[in-house]
Amino acid sequence: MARPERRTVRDVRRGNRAMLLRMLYFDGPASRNDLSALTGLSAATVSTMTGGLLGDDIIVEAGQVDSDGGRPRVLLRVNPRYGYAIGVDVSETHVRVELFDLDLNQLAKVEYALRPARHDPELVAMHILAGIGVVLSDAGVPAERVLGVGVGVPGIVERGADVLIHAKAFGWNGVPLGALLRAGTSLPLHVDNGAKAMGQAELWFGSGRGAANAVIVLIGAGVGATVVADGATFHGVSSSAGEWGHTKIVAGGRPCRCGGRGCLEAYIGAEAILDRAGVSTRKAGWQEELTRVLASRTPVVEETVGYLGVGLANLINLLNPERIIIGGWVGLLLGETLLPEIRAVVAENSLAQPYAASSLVLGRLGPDAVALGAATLVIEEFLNATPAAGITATG
Amino acid sequence: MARPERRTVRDVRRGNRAMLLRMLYFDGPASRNDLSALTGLSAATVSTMTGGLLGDDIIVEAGQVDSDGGRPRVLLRVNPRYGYAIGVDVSETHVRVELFDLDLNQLAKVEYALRPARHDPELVAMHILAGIGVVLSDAGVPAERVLGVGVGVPGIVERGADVLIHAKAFGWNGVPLGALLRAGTSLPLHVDNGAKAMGQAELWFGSGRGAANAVIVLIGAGVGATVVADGATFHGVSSSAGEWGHTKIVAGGRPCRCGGRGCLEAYIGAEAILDRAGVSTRKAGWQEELTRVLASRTPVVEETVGYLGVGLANLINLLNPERIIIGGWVGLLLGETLLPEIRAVVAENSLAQPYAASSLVLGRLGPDAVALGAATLVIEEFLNATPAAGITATG
DNA sequence: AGAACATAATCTAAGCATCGAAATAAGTTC
DNA sequence: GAACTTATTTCGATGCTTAGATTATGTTCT
Repeated sequence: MARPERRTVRDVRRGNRAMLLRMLYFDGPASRNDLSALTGLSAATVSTMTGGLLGDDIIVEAGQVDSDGGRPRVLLRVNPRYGYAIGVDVSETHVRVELFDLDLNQLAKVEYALRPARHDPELVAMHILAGIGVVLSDAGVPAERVLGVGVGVPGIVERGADVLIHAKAFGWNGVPLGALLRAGTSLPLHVDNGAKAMGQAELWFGSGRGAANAVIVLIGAGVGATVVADGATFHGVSSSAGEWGHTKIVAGGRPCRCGGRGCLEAYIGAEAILDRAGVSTRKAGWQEELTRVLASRTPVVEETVGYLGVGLANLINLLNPERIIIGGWVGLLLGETLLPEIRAVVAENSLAQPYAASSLVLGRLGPDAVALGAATLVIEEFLNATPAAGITATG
Repeated sequence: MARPERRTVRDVRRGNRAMLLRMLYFDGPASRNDLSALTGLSAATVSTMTGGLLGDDIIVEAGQVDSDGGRPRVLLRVNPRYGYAIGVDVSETHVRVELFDLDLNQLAKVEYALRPARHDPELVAMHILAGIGVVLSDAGVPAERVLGVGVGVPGIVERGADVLIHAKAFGWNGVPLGALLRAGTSLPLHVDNGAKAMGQAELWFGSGRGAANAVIVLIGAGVGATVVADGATFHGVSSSAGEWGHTKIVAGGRPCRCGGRGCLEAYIGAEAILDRAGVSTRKAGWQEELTRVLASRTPVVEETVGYLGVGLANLINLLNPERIIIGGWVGLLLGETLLPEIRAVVAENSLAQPYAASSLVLGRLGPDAVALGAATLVIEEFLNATPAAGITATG
């Protein structure tokens, strides 16, 4: 309850500056005048504030709009080269490191394959650190200009004094990835669950734009969700919120790799679908197999839609979001052809009012946006704490 | 995303004043000096601010602590008689109206029985309006001193231009209770779901104290949940969040009165338990019957614990709360004797990390705290917007 | 009882942020 | 080239928090 947050007059400036910056970042170029109208701040304040931001090189002028009889407005925008963000995608099969400018244009990229059984934390950390060096030298960006490194990992990310990672599929149980990386770089680190990172990307730039209450579900080999409440990603007390895949939709049902029974993931995860369709999951090529299964329209497909619909309906009933976004490669495959059927099942299994208030759409960023999502963690910090970012609690 | 909220220097004062008031309200009497230490505000600011609050009669002096060599501290506290709050509990069997002072001491109370089939919106509104008059005159409180009326109703409360209520059990479908009441009183109105209101009471004064991330589940005839995220009750986009009872835990399972199948409520709601135990639910005396069923330890009891545990585990996995509080008369009955068994099932069905981060406890306020909870809606508004409350969006 | 001491609360001048109004800049139109 | 329009900057006023000095109100020691 009581959250002692004293406000002093300087916080006002900080807050307003951050607000202006956010607005310029998300709502494209705008003139000082536009900003004044959008924020409600007086023209005078906007003027001095943008003066400061221009002086710090954080924003730049970006042409001007033609006038129809008056001084033309000068457009302002965030300087995409003010700083850079690195996004890292740690998955079961690879470590991918990507370098972005502030506009999140990809400037460089490097990928290291992980052999199925090799998931030493040290090896992963080495790949990440090496990757950081590679992308920076490839793009010719000096390390000092990097605002931070975002890392998206599978499993549960436990925030505390140290960042601990629990990923059953990796055999990781309390791996201090933060500490391992800090030993090799002094860049600010932001470690989070990959699904959550990607969810934020979808929220910022994909199908989630403008939604304050949304859920982004990610269906691949694993199944997770990003819950967005009042504009902010919801983390829970130990930042493991969003483990939608292991909520039970069939009490006492199919065994799941988590050890439980009847988990959603045990019905709609990639492996689960193939399993139920009688396809071996030993060999590679899941994606092709799954495509074939979906095209075949066996009863398994209809069942899968049924379980997915129930899972989504549960989210609608419990959280009353205005938008649900389906992502992940399995999710996108399912959605491409079966969205109407999914919607029908959701309608059937959710209450009328919250159903009517929600819309169900597919993600727009494709299934490989984890590194991009990880980079948004860095941008978020940048937008919140412009003046001399410094140390972050996350790293 | 972009939430244009300009801050001016006066907002600082408003915010700090509200913070001081919250602190005095929740953390009992405190001296100016304590407040300075707790909030981080300078002693000077605390002094001028409390001066204003004292002048407005919102806070009062409350004795002083003995000194051990120095000027003794004067304690300050919220003036319980500064204003009053009315809480209304609209349930399937009655309309109850209660009057509270700011400390939420009950000053007066009146109850109107509802006959099973009589749930005219007009009748309910009449009872509420009559009740307001009765409690005020009983306690001798003039209407001008009432800060507002909180109303807890079953079903879904849809906030918009008008407050619309959808309650299947009542046969209410889009009932504009707000408008009906506004026709009879000019007091500020706050209508919300009764379970959510009670959840807030439990959060403020019961087992939820101090928890920023919690879920309060209410199990009675219906089943609902209050989700608290970062200290604030979560409402969702059309304020119907929390319909936990109609999340599915057995895809394709038992039919539920909502028309769906496999809802949690169809297993652990009062009627569902009795039904499954083969007890008629036609007659009154559910509570006695249920007590007997629970004592009998039939397999139905164990099953019920199983379903409840799965439902709770789902909340833990998805939301990662630090505390889950079980309330409602059925919930309290179950918890009284079966809490260890419930905990065991929850442990079995939730992931290790989020389970370890959470605690499962019983509510402390008893099953009849809906009116109290409704009154907290009024207090909340009072604490947020001290200076001249005026019109509220809720009413 | 009175002086010395200790702590709480208030007062005062200074710094910082926003704001409205006036002034200035930079175009278009007649 | 003068008149007009609109954008941006400058300037003085207002209001808020703060640090430090001052005042208030106790206890304790002699």
